[in-house]
Amino acid sequence: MDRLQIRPKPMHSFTEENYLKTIYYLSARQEGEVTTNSLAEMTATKAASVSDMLRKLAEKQLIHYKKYQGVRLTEEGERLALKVIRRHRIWEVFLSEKLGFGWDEVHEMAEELEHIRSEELVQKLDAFLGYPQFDPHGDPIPSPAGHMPAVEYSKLSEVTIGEEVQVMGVLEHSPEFLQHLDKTGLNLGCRVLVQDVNVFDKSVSVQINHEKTLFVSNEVARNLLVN
Amino acid sequence: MDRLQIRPKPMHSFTEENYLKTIYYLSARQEGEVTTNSLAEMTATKAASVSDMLRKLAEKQLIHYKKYQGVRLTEEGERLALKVIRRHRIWEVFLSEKLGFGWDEVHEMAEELEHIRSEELVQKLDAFLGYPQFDPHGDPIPSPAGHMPAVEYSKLSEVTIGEEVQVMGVLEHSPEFLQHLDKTGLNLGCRVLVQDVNVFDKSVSVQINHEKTLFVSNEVARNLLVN
DNA sequence: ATAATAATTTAGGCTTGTCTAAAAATTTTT
DNA sequence: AAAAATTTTTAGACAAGCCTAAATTATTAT
Ligand SMILES: [Mn+2]
Ligand SMILES: [Mn+2]
Ligand SMILES: [Mn+2]
Ligand SMILES: [Mn+2]
Repeated sequence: MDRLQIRPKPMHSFTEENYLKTIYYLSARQEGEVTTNSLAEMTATKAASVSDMLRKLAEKQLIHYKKYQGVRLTEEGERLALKVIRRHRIWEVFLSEKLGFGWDEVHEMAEELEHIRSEELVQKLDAFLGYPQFDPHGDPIPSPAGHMPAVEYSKLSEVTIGEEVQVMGVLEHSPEFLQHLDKTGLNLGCRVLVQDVNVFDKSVSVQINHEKTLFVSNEVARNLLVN
Repeated sequence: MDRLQIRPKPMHSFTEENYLKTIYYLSARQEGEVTTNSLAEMTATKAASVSDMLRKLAEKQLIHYKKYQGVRLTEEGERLALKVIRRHRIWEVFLSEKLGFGWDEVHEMAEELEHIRSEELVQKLDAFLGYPQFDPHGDPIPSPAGHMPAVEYSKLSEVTIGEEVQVMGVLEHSPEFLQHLDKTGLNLGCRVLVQDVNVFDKSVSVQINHEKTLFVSNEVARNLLVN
Protein backbone atom coordinates (compact mmCIF):
# COMPACT_ATOMS: atom_id res chain seq x y z
CA MET A 1 0.00 0.00 0.00
CA ASP A 2 1.43 3.35 -0.86
CA ARG A 3 0.72 7.02 -0.32
CA LEU A 4 -2.99 6.86 -0.83
CA GLN A 5 -4.10 10.40 -0.19
CA ILE A 6 -0.88 12.13 0.59
CA ARG A 7 -1.32 15.18 -1.57
CA PRO A 8 1.09 18.08 -1.36
CA LYS A 9 -0.96 21.08 -0.26
CA PRO A 10 -1.81 22.99 -3.41
CA MET A 11 -0.91 26.63 -3.87
CA HIS A 12 -4.50 27.70 -4.44
CA SER A 13 -7.80 26.19 -3.41
CA PHE A 14 -10.63 25.29 -5.77
CA THR A 15 -12.53 28.20 -4.31
CA GLU A 16 -9.76 30.68 -4.97
CA GLU A 17 -9.45 29.43 -8.54
CA ASN A 18 -13.18 29.87 -9.04
CA TYR A 19 -13.13 33.42 -7.74
CA LEU A 20 -10.22 34.34 -10.02
CA LYS A 21 -11.96 32.85 -13.03
CA THR A 22 -15.16 34.66 -12.18
CA ILE A 23 -13.36 37.97 -11.74
CA TYR A 24 -11.76 37.44 -15.14
CA TYR A 25 -15.11 36.83 -16.84
CA LEU A 26 -16.79 39.79 -15.18
CA SER A 27 -13.87 42.05 -16.10
CA ALA A 28 -14.17 40.97 -19.72
CA ARG A 29 -17.89 41.69 -19.68
CA GLN A 30 -17.55 45.37 -18.92
CA GLU A 31 -14.96 48.06 -18.36
CA GLY A 32 -13.77 49.06 -14.90
CA GLU A 33 -13.57 47.23 -11.62
CA VAL A 34 -15.65 44.20 -10.71
CA THR A 35 -18.12 44.72 -7.89
CA THR A 36 -18.64 42.62 -4.80
CA ASN A 37 -22.31 42.11 -5.56
CA SER A 38 -21.73 40.89 -9.09
CA LEU A 39 -19.24 38.37 -7.74
CA ALA A 40 -21.70 37.25 -5.10
CA GLU A 41 -24.32 36.68 -7.74
CA MET A 42 -21.99 34.77 -10.08
CA THR A 43 -20.54 32.55 -7.39
CA ALA A 44 -23.95 31.96 -5.83
CA THR A 45 -22.73 33.19 -2.45
CA LYS A 46 -23.41 36.27 -0.34
CA ALA A 47 -21.61 39.61 -0.54
CA ALA A 48 -20.19 39.10 2.94
CA SER A 49 -18.47 35.91 1.85
CA VAL A 50 -17.08 37.63 -1.21
CA SER A 51 -15.61 40.40 0.95
CA ASP A 52 -13.78 37.81 3.04
CA MET A 53 -12.34 36.15 -0.04
CA LEU A 54 -11.33 39.45 -1.65
CA ARG A 55 -9.29 40.32 1.40
CA LYS A 56 -7.57 36.96 1.15
CA LEU A 57 -6.88 37.23 -2.58
CA ALA A 58 -5.53 40.74 -2.11
CA GLU A 59 -3.15 39.50 0.59
CA LYS A 60 -1.92 36.89 -1.87
CA GLN A 61 -1.40 39.67 -4.44
CA LEU A 62 -3.77 38.08 -6.90
CA ILE A 63 -6.08 41.08 -7.12
CA HIS A 64 -5.91 44.87 -6.79
CA TYR A 65 -8.41 45.75 -4.12
CA LYS A 66 -9.29 48.91 -2.28
CA LYS A 67 -12.22 48.66 0.07
CA TYR A 68 -15.50 49.76 -1.47
CA GLN A 69 -13.70 50.37 -4.77
CA GLY A 70 -14.17 47.04 -6.52
CA VAL A 71 -11.56 44.66 -7.72
CA ARG A 72 -9.19 43.95 -10.64
CA LEU A 73 -6.87 41.01 -11.32
CA THR A 74 -3.14 41.49 -10.94
CA GLU A 75 -0.90 40.06 -13.65
CA GLU A 76 -0.33 36.98 -11.53
CA GLY A 77 -4.05 36.70 -10.85
CA GLU A 78 -4.87 36.90 -14.54
CA ARG A 79 -2.23 34.33 -15.35
CA LEU A 80 -3.85 31.95 -12.89
CA ALA A 81 -7.38 32.69 -14.11
CA LEU A 82 -6.36 31.98 -17.69
CA LYS A 83 -4.72 28.75 -16.62
CA VAL A 84 -8.00 27.59 -15.11
CA ILE A 85 -9.96 28.70 -18.19
CA ARG A 86 -7.47 26.90 -20.43
CA ARG A 87 -7.90 23.69 -18.47
CA HIS A 88 -11.68 24.06 -18.51
CA ARG A 89 -11.88 24.50 -22.26
CA ILE A 90 -9.40 21.74 -23.08
CA TRP A 91 -11.38 19.30 -20.94
CA GLU A 92 -14.57 20.42 -22.71
CA VAL A 93 -12.97 19.56 -26.04
CA PHE A 94 -11.98 16.14 -24.71
CA LEU A 95 -15.44 15.39 -23.38
CA SER A 96 -17.05 16.48 -26.61
CA GLU A 97 -14.60 15.15 -29.21
CA LYS A 98 -13.41 11.95 -27.59
CA LEU A 99 -16.21 10.86 -25.30
CA GLY A 100 -19.09 12.07 -27.44
CA PHE A 101 -20.82 14.32 -24.94
CA GLY A 102 -23.06 17.07 -26.29
CA TRP A 103 -22.01 20.72 -26.03
CA ASP A 104 -24.84 21.15 -23.55
CA GLU A 105 -23.34 18.55 -21.20
CA VAL A 106 -19.63 19.32 -21.05
CA HIS A 107 -19.56 22.50 -18.99
CA GLU A 108 -20.67 20.97 -15.71
CA MET A 109 -18.02 18.23 -15.78
CA ALA A 110 -15.34 20.69 -16.90
CA GLU A 111 -16.15 22.78 -13.81
CA GLU A 112 -14.68 19.94 -11.77
CA LEU A 113 -11.95 18.79 -14.13
CA GLU A 114 -10.51 22.31 -14.46
CA HIS A 115 -9.18 22.06 -10.92
CA ILE A 116 -7.05 18.96 -11.48
CA ARG A 117 -3.59 20.26 -10.80
CA SER A 118 -1.03 18.85 -13.19
CA GLU A 119 0.75 20.92 -15.79
CA GLU A 120 1.81 17.79 -17.58
CA LEU A 121 -1.70 16.39 -17.69
CA VAL A 122 -3.18 19.38 -19.48
CA GLN A 123 -0.15 19.55 -21.74
CA LYS A 124 -0.48 15.90 -22.77
CA LEU A 125 -4.24 16.20 -23.12
CA ASP A 126 -3.77 19.22 -25.36
CA ALA A 127 -1.40 17.22 -27.58
CA PHE A 128 -3.78 14.24 -27.61
CA LEU A 129 -6.54 16.52 -28.88
CA GLY A 130 -4.30 18.00 -31.57
CA TYR A 131 -3.85 21.42 -29.97
CA PRO A 132 -7.42 22.66 -30.46
CA GLN A 133 -7.91 26.41 -30.81
CA PHE A 134 -11.54 26.55 -29.70
CA ASP A 135 -13.77 24.75 -27.25
CA PRO A 136 -17.14 23.19 -28.18
CA HIS A 137 -18.86 26.54 -27.65
CA GLY A 138 -16.50 28.39 -29.97
CA ASP A 139 -14.58 30.01 -27.13
CA PRO A 140 -10.83 30.38 -27.76
CA ILE A 141 -8.42 28.33 -25.67
CA PRO A 142 -5.78 30.42 -23.87
CA SER A 143 -2.16 29.61 -24.67
CA PRO A 144 -0.04 27.62 -22.19
CA ALA A 145 1.78 30.87 -21.45
CA GLY A 146 -1.47 32.44 -20.36
CA HIS A 147 -2.56 34.55 -23.29
CA MET A 148 -6.19 34.77 -24.39
CA PRO A 149 -6.47 34.83 -28.20
CA ALA A 150 -8.45 37.81 -29.48
CA VAL A 151 -11.52 36.91 -31.48
CA GLU A 152 -13.74 39.35 -33.30
CA TYR A 153 -17.20 38.07 -33.86
CA SER A 154 -20.50 39.90 -34.25
CA LYS A 155 -23.83 38.90 -32.84
CA LEU A 156 -26.34 37.52 -35.31
CA SER A 157 -28.68 40.25 -34.12
CA GLU A 158 -26.34 42.83 -35.64
CA VAL A 159 -25.99 41.34 -39.10
CA THR A 160 -27.64 43.30 -41.92
CA ILE A 161 -30.13 41.84 -44.41
CA GLY A 162 -28.54 40.00 -47.31
CA GLU A 163 -25.34 39.11 -45.50
CA GLU A 164 -24.29 35.49 -45.17
CA VAL A 165 -22.36 34.58 -42.04
CA GLN A 166 -21.17 31.48 -40.23
CA VAL A 167 -22.04 30.53 -36.64
CA MET A 168 -18.80 30.71 -34.66
CA GLY A 169 -19.87 30.60 -31.02
CA VAL A 170 -22.44 31.27 -28.35
CA LEU A 171 -22.63 33.89 -25.62
CA GLU A 172 -25.13 31.99 -23.53
CA HIS A 173 -23.95 28.56 -22.34
CA SER A 174 -26.98 27.14 -20.57
CA PRO A 175 -27.96 23.59 -21.53
CA GLU A 176 -31.45 24.86 -22.33
CA PHE A 177 -30.17 27.37 -24.88
CA LEU A 178 -27.73 24.89 -26.44
CA GLN A 179 -30.40 22.21 -26.67
CA HIS A 180 -32.67 24.71 -28.36
CA LEU A 181 -29.98 25.40 -30.95
CA ASP A 182 -29.54 21.66 -31.50
CA LYS A 183 -33.26 21.31 -32.07
CA THR A 184 -33.40 24.13 -34.62
CA GLY A 185 -30.22 23.01 -36.35
CA LEU A 186 -28.16 26.08 -35.55
CA ASN A 187 -24.90 24.27 -34.98
CA LEU A 188 -21.41 25.67 -34.80
CA GLY A 189 -20.08 26.23 -38.29
CA CYS A 190 -23.38 26.35 -40.12
CA ARG A 191 -23.93 29.11 -42.68
CA VAL A 192 -26.68 31.61 -42.06
CA LEU A 193 -28.12 34.00 -44.63
CA VAL A 194 -30.09 36.84 -43.10
CA GLN A 195 -33.19 37.31 -45.23
CA ASP A 196 -35.25 39.69 -43.17
CA VAL A 197 -35.36 41.54 -39.87
CA ASN A 198 -38.65 42.24 -38.13
CA VAL A 199 -38.69 45.89 -37.03
CA PHE A 200 -41.02 45.29 -34.10
CA ASP A 201 -39.53 42.35 -32.19
CA LYS A 202 -36.16 42.35 -33.98
CA SER A 203 -36.49 38.67 -34.77
CA VAL A 204 -34.64 37.59 -37.90
CA SER A 205 -35.62 35.36 -40.73
CA VAL A 206 -32.64 33.30 -41.87
CA GLN A 207 -31.79 30.60 -44.36
CA ILE A 208 -29.53 27.87 -43.01
CA ASN A 209 -26.91 26.15 -45.20
CA HIS A 210 -28.83 27.29 -48.29
CA GLU A 211 -31.61 24.96 -47.26
CA LYS A 212 -34.41 25.48 -44.80
CA THR A 213 -35.64 28.88 -43.68
CA LEU A 214 -35.95 29.66 -39.97
CA PHE A 215 -37.23 32.40 -37.69
CA VAL A 216 -34.83 33.32 -34.94
CA SER A 217 -35.95 35.43 -31.99
CA ASN A 218 -33.84 38.42 -30.99
CA GLU A 219 -33.19 36.70 -27.67
CA VAL A 220 -31.49 33.87 -29.55
CA ALA A 221 -29.86 36.09 -32.19
CA ARG A 222 -28.23 38.23 -29.49
CA ASN A 223 -26.52 35.13 -28.11
CA LEU A 224 -25.21 33.74 -31.38
CA LEU A 225 -21.71 34.79 -32.41
CA VAL A 226 -21.07 34.85 -36.15
CA ASN A 227 -18.04 35.36 -38.24
CA MET B 1 -22.42 34.16 -18.07
CA ASP B 2 -24.02 31.11 -16.60
CA ARG B 3 -23.89 29.00 -13.47
CA LEU B 4 -20.19 29.18 -12.96
CA GLN B 5 -19.65 27.29 -9.76
CA ILE B 6 -23.14 26.31 -8.78
CA ARG B 7 -22.49 22.71 -7.89
CA PRO B 8 -25.17 20.56 -6.30
CA LYS B 9 -23.83 19.49 -2.93
CA PRO B 10 -22.40 16.01 -3.42
CA MET B 11 -23.51 13.06 -1.32
CA HIS B 12 -20.02 12.34 -0.02
CA SER B 13 -16.94 14.48 0.34
CA PHE B 14 -13.52 13.73 -1.14
CA THR B 15 -12.36 13.00 2.36
CA GLU B 16 -15.11 10.50 3.05
CA GLU B 17 -14.41 8.76 -0.25
CA ASN B 18 -10.74 8.52 0.63
CA TYR B 19 -11.46 7.00 4.02
CA LEU B 20 -13.80 4.40 2.51
CA LYS B 21 -11.24 3.47 -0.12
CA THR B 22 -8.53 3.18 2.50
CA ILE B 23 -10.70 1.02 4.75
CA TYR B 24 -11.37 -1.22 1.76
CA TYR B 25 -7.66 -1.65 1.02
CA LEU B 26 -6.74 -2.30 4.63
CA SER B 27 -9.56 -4.85 4.96
CA ALA B 28 -8.28 -6.67 1.90
CA ARG B 29 -4.78 -6.71 3.31
CA GLN B 30 -5.65 -8.73 6.38
CA GLU B 31 -8.55 -10.47 8.07
CA GLY B 32 -10.64 -8.83 10.73
CA GLU B 33 -11.45 -5.22 11.54
CA VAL B 34 -9.37 -2.26 10.46
CA THR B 35 -7.72 -0.30 13.26
CA THR B 36 -7.78 3.41 13.89
CA ASN B 37 -4.01 3.64 13.89
CA SER B 38 -3.58 1.87 10.57
CA LEU B 39 -6.07 4.30 9.04
CA ALA B 40 -4.23 7.24 10.55
CA GLU B 41 -1.00 6.02 9.03
CA MET B 42 -2.49 5.39 5.59
CA THR B 43 -4.34 8.69 5.40
CA ALA B 44 -1.38 10.60 6.82
CA THR B 45 -3.49 12.04 9.62
CA LYS B 46 -3.66 11.51 13.38
CA ALA B 47 -5.66 8.88 15.23
CA ALA B 48 -7.83 11.59 16.77
CA SER B 49 -8.90 12.79 13.34
CA VAL B 50 -9.67 9.24 12.27
CA SER B 51 -11.87 8.72 15.32
CA ASP B 52 -13.90 11.77 14.38
CA MET B 53 -14.38 10.57 10.84
CA LEU B 54 -15.28 7.03 11.90
CA ARG B 55 -18.08 8.38 14.06
CA LYS B 56 -19.38 10.31 11.06
CA LEU B 57 -19.12 7.39 8.63
CA ALA B 58 -20.88 5.15 11.16
CA GLU B 59 -23.73 7.66 11.44
CA LYS B 60 -24.05 7.56 7.67
CA GLN B 61 -24.20 3.76 7.87
CA LEU B 62 -21.14 3.37 5.67
CA ILE B 63 -19.16 1.40 8.26
CA HIS B 64 -19.77 -0.99 11.14
CA TYR B 65 -18.11 0.60 14.12
CA LYS B 66 -18.02 -0.16 17.80
CA LYS B 67 -15.74 2.04 19.86
CA TYR B 68 -12.31 0.55 20.43
CA GLN B 69 -13.30 -2.46 18.29
CA GLY B 70 -12.09 -1.39 14.87
CA VAL B 71 -14.09 -0.89 11.75
CA ARG B 72 -15.58 -2.77 8.77
CA LEU B 73 -17.37 -1.47 5.65
CA THR B 74 -21.13 -1.94 5.35
CA GLU B 75 -22.48 -3.15 2.01
CA GLU B 76 -23.24 0.43 1.06
CA GLY B 77 -19.78 1.51 2.17
CA GLU B 78 -18.11 -1.18 0.12
CA ARG B 79 -20.21 -0.28 -2.89
CA LEU B 80 -19.00 3.30 -2.61
CA ALA B 81 -15.38 2.30 -2.04
CA LEU B 82 -15.43 0.11 -5.13
CA LYS B 83 -16.94 2.91 -7.14
CA VAL B 84 -14.02 5.14 -6.21
CA ILE B 85 -11.49 2.40 -6.96
CA ARG B 86 -13.16 1.73 -10.29
CA ARG B 87 -12.89 5.41 -11.24
CA HIS B 88 -9.28 5.52 -10.08
CA ARG B 89 -8.23 2.55 -12.17
CA ILE B 90 -10.14 3.58 -15.30
CA TRP B 91 -8.49 7.00 -15.16
CA GLU B 92 -5.12 5.31 -14.76
CA VAL B 93 -5.76 3.34 -17.94
CA PHE B 94 -6.69 6.54 -19.76
CA LEU B 95 -3.59 8.37 -18.60
CA SER B 96 -1.37 5.46 -19.53
CA GLU B 97 -2.97 4.27 -22.78
CA LYS B 98 -4.18 7.49 -24.30
CA LEU B 99 -1.92 10.19 -22.92
CA GLY B 100 1.24 8.13 -22.76
CA PHE B 101 2.09 8.55 -19.09
CA GLY B 102 4.28 5.92 -17.46
CA TRP B 103 2.82 3.51 -14.90
CA ASP B 104 4.92 5.30 -12.32
CA GLU B 105 3.17 8.62 -13.01
CA VAL B 106 -0.51 7.79 -13.25
CA HIS B 107 -1.40 7.08 -9.65
CA GLU B 108 -0.99 10.61 -8.33
CA MET B 109 -3.23 12.16 -10.98
CA ALA B 110 -5.79 9.38 -10.59
CA GLU B 111 -5.99 10.25 -6.88
CA GLU B 112 -7.59 13.52 -7.94
CA LEU B 113 -9.55 12.32 -10.96
CA GLU B 114 -11.21 9.51 -8.99
CA HIS B 115 -13.33 12.08 -7.18
CA ILE B 116 -14.93 13.59 -10.28
CA ARG B 117 -18.57 12.82 -9.72
CA SER B 118 -20.31 11.80 -12.93
CA GLU B 119 -21.62 8.34 -13.55
CA GLU B 120 -21.89 9.09 -17.23
CA LEU B 121 -18.32 10.33 -17.47
CA VAL B 122 -16.77 7.15 -16.13
CA GLN B 123 -19.17 5.08 -18.22
CA LYS B 124 -18.22 6.90 -21.43
CA LEU B 125 -14.54 6.82 -20.54
CA ASP B 126 -14.77 3.07 -19.95
CA ALA B 127 -16.30 2.61 -23.39
CA PHE B 128 -13.70 4.90 -24.98
CA LEU B 129 -10.97 2.71 -23.52
CA GLY B 130 -12.64 -0.48 -24.76
CA TYR B 131 -13.79 -1.72 -21.35
CA PRO B 132 -10.36 -2.56 -19.93
CA GLN B 133 -10.20 -5.32 -17.34
CA PHE B 134 -6.98 -4.25 -15.64
CA ASP B 135 -5.24 -1.01 -14.79
CA PRO B 136 -1.59 -0.26 -15.72
CA HIS B 137 -0.40 -1.99 -12.55
CA GLY B 138 -2.31 -5.19 -13.30
CA ASP B 139 -5.03 -4.45 -10.75
CA PRO B 140 -8.52 -5.56 -11.79
CA ILE B 141 -11.15 -2.91 -12.47
CA PRO B 142 -14.34 -3.34 -10.43
CA SER B 143 -17.55 -3.74 -12.41
CA PRO B 144 -19.99 -0.81 -12.72
CA ALA B 145 -22.27 -2.69 -10.33
CA GLY B 146 -19.54 -2.65 -7.71
CA HIS B 147 -18.00 -6.08 -7.85
CA MET B 148 -14.26 -6.65 -7.55
CA PRO B 149 -13.09 -9.40 -9.91
CA ALA B 150 -11.17 -12.14 -8.12
CA VAL B 151 -7.63 -12.63 -9.34
CA GLU B 152 -5.32 -15.37 -8.21
CA TYR B 153 -1.71 -14.51 -8.66
CA SER B 154 1.36 -15.68 -6.79
CA LYS B 155 4.32 -13.64 -5.79
CA LEU B 156 7.49 -14.19 -7.78
CA SER B 157 9.18 -14.97 -4.46
CA GLU B 158 7.01 -18.08 -4.15
CA VAL B 159 7.67 -19.58 -7.56
CA THR B 160 9.73 -22.78 -7.59
CA ILE B 161 12.88 -23.31 -9.64
CA GLY B 162 12.25 -24.30 -13.25
CA GLU B 163 8.82 -22.74 -13.49
CA GLU B 164 8.12 -20.13 -16.15
CA VAL B 165 5.59 -17.47 -15.23
CA GLN B 166 4.33 -14.16 -16.58
CA VAL B 167 4.41 -10.84 -14.74
CA MET B 168 0.77 -9.89 -14.10
CA GLY B 169 0.94 -7.09 -11.57
CA VAL B 170 2.69 -5.34 -8.72
CA LEU B 171 1.95 -5.13 -5.01
CA GLU B 172 4.06 -2.06 -4.42
CA HIS B 173 2.99 1.01 -6.40
CA SER B 174 5.64 3.58 -5.55
CA PRO B 175 7.19 5.42 -8.50
CA GLU B 176 10.62 4.33 -7.24
CA PHE B 177 9.73 0.65 -7.42
CA LEU B 178 8.02 0.97 -10.80
CA GLN B 179 10.92 2.91 -12.25
CA HIS B 180 13.26 0.24 -10.98
CA LEU B 181 11.22 -2.39 -12.83
CA ASP B 182 11.32 -0.27 -15.98
CA LYS B 183 15.07 -0.04 -15.70
CA THR B 184 15.56 -3.79 -15.29
CA GLY B 185 13.00 -4.61 -18.00
CA LEU B 186 10.52 -6.36 -15.74
CA ASN B 187 7.41 -5.07 -17.48
CA LEU B 188 3.84 -6.26 -17.18
CA GLY B 189 3.36 -9.30 -19.37
CA CYS B 190 6.98 -10.32 -19.67
CA ARG B 191 7.86 -14.01 -19.23
CA VAL B 192 10.07 -14.98 -16.35
CA LEU B 193 11.85 -18.32 -15.93
CA VAL B 194 13.06 -18.94 -12.39
CA GLN B 195 16.52 -20.46 -12.70
CA ASP B 196 17.75 -20.38 -9.14
CA VAL B 197 16.86 -19.24 -5.63
CA ASN B 198 19.53 -18.11 -3.20
CA VAL B 199 18.92 -19.83 0.14
CA PHE B 200 20.51 -17.05 2.18
CA ASP B 201 18.92 -13.82 0.95
CA LYS B 202 16.10 -15.46 -1.03
CA SER B 203 17.00 -13.49 -4.11
CA VAL B 204 16.10 -15.21 -7.37
CA SER B 205 17.96 -15.62 -10.59
CA VAL B 206 15.59 -15.36 -13.55
CA GLN B 207 15.66 -15.40 -17.32
CA ILE B 208 13.44 -12.78 -18.97
CA ASN B 209 11.63 -13.47 -22.25
CA HIS B 210 14.12 -16.27 -22.95
CA GLU B 211 16.77 -13.63 -23.30
CA LYS B 212 18.84 -11.91 -20.66
CA THR B 213 19.38 -13.29 -17.17
CA LEU B 214 18.72 -11.13 -14.15
CA PHE B 215 19.12 -11.21 -10.38
CA VAL B 216 16.04 -10.14 -8.49
CA SER B 217 16.16 -9.34 -4.79
CA ASN B 218 13.59 -10.91 -2.50
CA GLU B 219 12.32 -7.41 -1.74
CA VAL B 220 11.45 -7.01 -5.43
CA ALA B 221 10.28 -10.60 -5.94
CA ARG B 222 7.85 -10.28 -3.02
CA ASN B 223 6.17 -7.37 -4.78
CA LEU B 224 5.85 -8.91 -8.24
CA LEU B 225 2.62 -10.76 -8.99
CA VAL B 226 2.90 -13.54 -11.54
CA ASN B 227 0.45 -15.75 -13.28
C1' DA C 1 -26.26 69.90 1.06
C1' DT C 2 -28.97 66.67 3.31
C1' DA C 3 -31.53 62.73 3.46
C1' DA C 4 -32.68 58.38 1.74
C1' DT C 5 -31.11 54.32 -0.54
C1' DA C 6 -27.88 50.98 -2.04
C1' DA C 7 -23.51 48.65 -1.78
C1' DT C 8 -19.94 46.92 0.98
C1' DT C 9 -17.60 45.56 5.02
C1' DT C 10 -17.35 43.87 9.79
C1' DA C 11 -18.87 41.04 13.68
C1' DG C 12 -20.05 36.88 15.31
C1' DG C 13 -21.35 31.98 14.21
C1' DC C 14 -21.50 27.44 11.94
C1' DT C 15 -19.51 23.16 9.54
C1' DT C 16 -15.80 20.22 7.91
C1' DG C 17 -11.63 18.30 8.68
C1' DT C 18 -7.62 18.79 10.93
C1' DC C 19 -4.47 19.20 15.26
C1' DT C 20 -2.43 18.52 20.37
C1' DA C 21 -3.09 17.15 24.95
C1' DA C 22 -5.57 14.59 28.20
C1' DA C 23 -8.68 10.85 29.51
C1' DA C 24 -10.39 6.24 28.99
C1' DA C 25 -10.27 1.55 27.35
C1' DT C 26 -7.73 -2.37 25.85
C1' DT C 27 -3.78 -5.30 25.55
C1' DT C 28 0.57 -6.97 27.16
C1' DT C 29 3.85 -7.90 30.67
C1' DT C 30 5.17 -9.18 35.07
C1' DA D 1 -4.38 -10.30 38.85
C1' DA D 2 -2.13 -6.03 38.88
C1' DA D 3 0.80 -2.92 36.69
C1' DA D 4 2.61 -1.06 32.58
C1' DA D 5 2.29 -0.04 27.92
C1' DT D 6 -0.41 0.78 23.98
C1' DT D 7 -4.43 2.10 21.49
C1' DT D 8 -8.38 4.76 21.04
C1' DT D 9 -11.49 8.35 22.17
C1' DT D 10 -12.70 12.91 23.96
C1' DA D 11 -11.90 17.86 24.82
C1' DG D 12 -10.72 22.01 23.14
C1' DA D 13 -8.64 24.76 19.18
C1' DC D 14 -7.87 26.29 14.58
C1' DA D 15 -8.29 27.43 9.35
C1' DA D 16 -11.23 27.68 5.31
C1' DG D 17 -15.48 29.11 3.52
C1' DC D 18 -19.78 30.01 4.22
C1' DC D 19 -23.91 32.43 6.68
C1' DT D 20 -27.05 36.44 8.96
C1' DA D 21 -27.34 40.73 11.11
C1' DA D 22 -25.39 45.10 12.06
C1' DA D 23 -22.35 48.87 10.96
C1' DT D 24 -20.12 51.63 7.60
C1' DT D 25 -19.32 53.92 3.19
C1' DA D 26 -20.85 55.41 -1.26
C1' DT D 27 -24.42 56.89 -4.35
C1' DT D 28 -28.73 58.96 -5.64
C1' DA D 29 -32.59 61.85 -4.92
C1' DT D 30 -34.60 65.78 -2.88
MN1 LIG E 1 -17.78 25.85 -19.86
MN1 LIG F 1 -17.02 26.31 -23.17
MN1 LIG G 1 -3.26 3.96 -8.23
MN1 LIG H 1 -3.23 1.19 -10.25
